[in-house]
Amino acid sequence: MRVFSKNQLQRYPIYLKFFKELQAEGTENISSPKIARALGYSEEQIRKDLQAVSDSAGRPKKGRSVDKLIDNIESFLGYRGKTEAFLLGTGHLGAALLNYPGFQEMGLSITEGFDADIGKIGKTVGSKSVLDIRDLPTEMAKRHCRIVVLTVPASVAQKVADFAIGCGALGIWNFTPAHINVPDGVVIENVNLASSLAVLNHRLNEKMAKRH
Amino acid sequence: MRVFSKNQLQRYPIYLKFFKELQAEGTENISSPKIARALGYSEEQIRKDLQAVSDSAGRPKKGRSVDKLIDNIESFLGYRGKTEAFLLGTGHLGAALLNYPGFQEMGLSITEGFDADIGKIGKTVGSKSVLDIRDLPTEMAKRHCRIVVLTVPASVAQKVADFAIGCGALGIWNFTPAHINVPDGVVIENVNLASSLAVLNHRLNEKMAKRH
DNA sequence: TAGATTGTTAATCGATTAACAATC
DNA sequence: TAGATTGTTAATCGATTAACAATC
Repeated sequence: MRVFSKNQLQRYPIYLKFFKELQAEGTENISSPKIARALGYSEEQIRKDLQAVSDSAGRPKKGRSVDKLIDNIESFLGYRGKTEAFLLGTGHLGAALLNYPGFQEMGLSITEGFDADIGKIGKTVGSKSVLDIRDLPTEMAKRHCRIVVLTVPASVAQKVADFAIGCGALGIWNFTPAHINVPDGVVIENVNLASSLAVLNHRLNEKMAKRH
Repeated sequence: MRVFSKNQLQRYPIYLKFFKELQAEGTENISSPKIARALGYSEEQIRKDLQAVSDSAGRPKKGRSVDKLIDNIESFLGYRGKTEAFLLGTGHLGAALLNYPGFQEMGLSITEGFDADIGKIGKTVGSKSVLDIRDLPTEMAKRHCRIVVLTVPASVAQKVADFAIGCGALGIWNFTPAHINVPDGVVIENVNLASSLAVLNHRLNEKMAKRH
């Protein structure tokens, strides 16, 4: 099977968003040079990316069908299916994610929040109920949930992750700044704000230095 | 000057976090093979990364001084300075970021929120006041603010980004799912949840496929 | 037809990994 | 001393870019 690099995988949702805008405007076909201009990638890269997930060929002079592209990318990304996830840690960030409507159209449905704070358990956040973290084993068994969204304090992140893995979690979407070690067979994806800020800051400082 | 790749830059905050944990435990020296085992990188890569930001050499058999490493990385990442930023869009995610205390120790201080919603203007979120987005030009001029955190709805993201750039913003930390075009001289860093989820989902599906 | 765009194959580029002498 | 670890130089690997014939 073809392997997809992390960078490449990250580009597909960006293509998809752009194609949906085109669709909304009524554009029927789109060529790679045009995509390249709009998104700032090279046209060769775009061709390779789209070929990798397309079930049909592009047409010289016309490009590719926007509808088909959307179809293909949505299927590839799994937006057509429905994956359930639990969110662990209903602090500010956790609550924001529970309130975020965008996950639905990505095929991800965060069905429940979990917390250790007695003051939060039983409440509702973003129309999702907050359960006791101690109920995680039974809830994970009941639902067919493979993914947990980790928004607990960094100090307990590894411990909670281990607990979730023990309950059967196979994918961990880690929003904490903690580095999490996971066993083979478990996938971890980090949304690390410190890392992101490091890139922004450094690029900014480069520009400033160049200016003087 | 040495160039730092995006991947490399993203690793430094992860090193830093690990070294601070070591420091808290009282560990004085750390070697790259040990870091490699803890964080899952190769030891050669770690040596290169640390050499690139260190002002002193490591010592065979001992490794490097944890204190010095923390010093060097914090200086490199700009955690010792103080950068001001404005946050645009005080919805759920924006509010979560205004409430997040971690940015302070990264040298970033989000001093104000801005919104177009009359119901939010004048309120306080995370002890930061929410101002009218129309006051952005005067506020940006008053403060020496180069960075804006973009947490507005995707539908207005490009428009608000353009507006902020017009007010003098040089760095945009984009938390919206929108693709933002910026002119030369402006740096954009995207925190794209859809991209992150795409990676998680795909890696997860790979594992599942391998299992059967 | 002419020419824009495709898909494929080869070249380049850059990052990671391997090898190894130097050294505390 | 012996050996773990360093820093450097070379090899490998993979992704991006370039080149170009095929084609609608």
